[in-house]
Amino acid sequence: MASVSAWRLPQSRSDTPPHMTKTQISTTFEQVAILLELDGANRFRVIAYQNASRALATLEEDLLTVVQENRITEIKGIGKGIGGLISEAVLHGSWGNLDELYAKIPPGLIQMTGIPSLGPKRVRLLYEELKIDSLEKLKYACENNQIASLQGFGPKSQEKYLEGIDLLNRYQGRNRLDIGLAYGRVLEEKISKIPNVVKAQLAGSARRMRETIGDLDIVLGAKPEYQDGIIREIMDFPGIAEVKGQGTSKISLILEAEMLAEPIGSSEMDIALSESLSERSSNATIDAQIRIVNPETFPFTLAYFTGSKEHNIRMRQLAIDKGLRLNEFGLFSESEAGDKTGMEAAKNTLICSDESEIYKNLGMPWIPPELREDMGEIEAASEGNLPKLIEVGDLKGAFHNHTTSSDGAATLEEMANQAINLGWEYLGIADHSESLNIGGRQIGIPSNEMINQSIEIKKLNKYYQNENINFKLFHGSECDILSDGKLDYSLEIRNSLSHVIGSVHALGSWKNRDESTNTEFLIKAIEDPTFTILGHPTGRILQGREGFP
DNA sequence: GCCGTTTTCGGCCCGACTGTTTTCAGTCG
Ligand SMILES: Nc1nc2c(ncn2[C@H]2C[C@H](O)[C@@H](COP(=O)(O)OP(=O)(O)OP(=O)(O)O)O2)c(=O)[nH]1
Ligand SMILES: [Mg+2]
Ligand SMILES: [Zn+2]
Repeated sequence: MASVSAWRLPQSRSDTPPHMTKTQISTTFEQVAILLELDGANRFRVIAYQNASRALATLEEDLLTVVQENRITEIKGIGKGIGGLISEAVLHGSWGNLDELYAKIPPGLIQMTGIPSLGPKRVRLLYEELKIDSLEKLKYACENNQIASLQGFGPKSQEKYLEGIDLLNRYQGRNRLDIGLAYGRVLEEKISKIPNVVKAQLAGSARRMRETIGDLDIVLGAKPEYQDGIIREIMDFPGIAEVKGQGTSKISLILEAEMLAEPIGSSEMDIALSESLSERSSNATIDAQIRIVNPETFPFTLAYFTGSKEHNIRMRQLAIDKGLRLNEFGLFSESEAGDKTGMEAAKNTLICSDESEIYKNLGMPWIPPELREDMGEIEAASEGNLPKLIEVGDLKGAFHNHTTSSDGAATLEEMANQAINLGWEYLGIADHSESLNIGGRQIGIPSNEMINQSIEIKKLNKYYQNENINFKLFHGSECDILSDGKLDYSLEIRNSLSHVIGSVHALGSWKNRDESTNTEFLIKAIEDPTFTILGHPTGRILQGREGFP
């Protein structure tokens, strides 16, 4: 759920246009969509703001230029109304009537929609009828039996909200990809092992390899006669914190993360990953959706459950344009299906034995899950212009690696050996530089110790050469970009290195400057002749901290 | 609120599960 602390309209930080950035306007429209929903607005109007938010986020052109040249409504999904808002925000830094909407909806209502099965319609009712505008007030009302008697509510919903508030407090947010994947693979394997399961596969954002994973989505293929039994076996799993829903083809669970914390098989787990897993509260939960279908429809359901939602919508629209219809059961003729829906409609589906045949029937090659975000991949695939993605096997080495000389977990030699084991041809060492300290504790390598690392690397390189090992270490540094855009270390040291990765670490002054000032300082660093690579350019730490403007 | 080459009105992806429900809205995926 979006953080409520930043729930306000952005203010201009500049005297001249552009007064707002693409990101600021995009984020605002996302919030407006949520507020409109709580305000009971037409749902397609809500979607219009979501679409506009996406359109801005994916716009490559300079927004001010587009506005000044009166081309804003040429962007698909942006018309007169929203286009007017964008122009006003960019040119004047103001937001039309949106401030009224923000004033009208208490932020507590947004938090309330975080409770499972409590959505905008009912939150609005609770607010209008009982003046409930916070989780605390909702809890009090539930405990005092004030909800059940309300028109549109009942004893079950009141009960659910109370449980939901507890679950919300335990909810630790989305999982970073590595953690989510580890959990997901354990669940996938547990389900695969149930007798008569033909196939179980992790789908959703985990299969698309997104940076963070909201929940675990699993497609399960099994013959109809076994499905009930399989569902019962899953419901008997230990560690189910809550059953959000259980039907004949879909179950929604909240799982104790502990249930999935066991590493898979005997393969040794990444040290950092196992640390991350144990760092998470033992109290943590993770949601799981399991979709159960007949083995023949597996490819369609896998494609559907892999998403993204936006990609699915485009795929379905594309099918309609071709006189077909697509759902999670098949791809079939619109006219033949008529009024039928769901599995009935898909009775005479085109036979597709895997995902690539679905895409083929829609005039495209198979699209890798990593690209399925409606970010241009449908157009690229239709025109035969899909990029060839870089695979793990394509990697020959990496330049940004730390060792125990700064804050790494492994020594230089351990790092090198592991790289050789991976079949890499080189490894660039780039430990933190001198000025990096955390609360006074020295992290980076002091200037006078850089020579030691240099000697050790030369020694190892000589050894690889003598032993005819096709591997080389490069001695670099992850050099701090200081607040004035200068690079850490003396010019002499930097000149002696094979590569200098410039990174901003002490965010302090960067946070309080605007985008263009920060960019100027970054450019200054980049223009230094010793500079090679810009490290983590946004300063963001996933689920840790925001980046700088 | 946006969109359109059968369009300026009437669609906008489509389905599972629940219980607020007795024929369907809300929520979620
Ligand atoms: N056609 C269609 N498919 C949807 C819709 N919502 C979700 N899906 C499909 C695509 C999603 O990737 C998949 C799983 O839903 P999730 O809500 O878990 O989304 P996803 O896993 O992509 O992201 P997450 O990290 O879990 O937030 O279900 C929808 O509104 N329409
Ligand atoms: Mg998901
Ligand atoms: Zn760094």
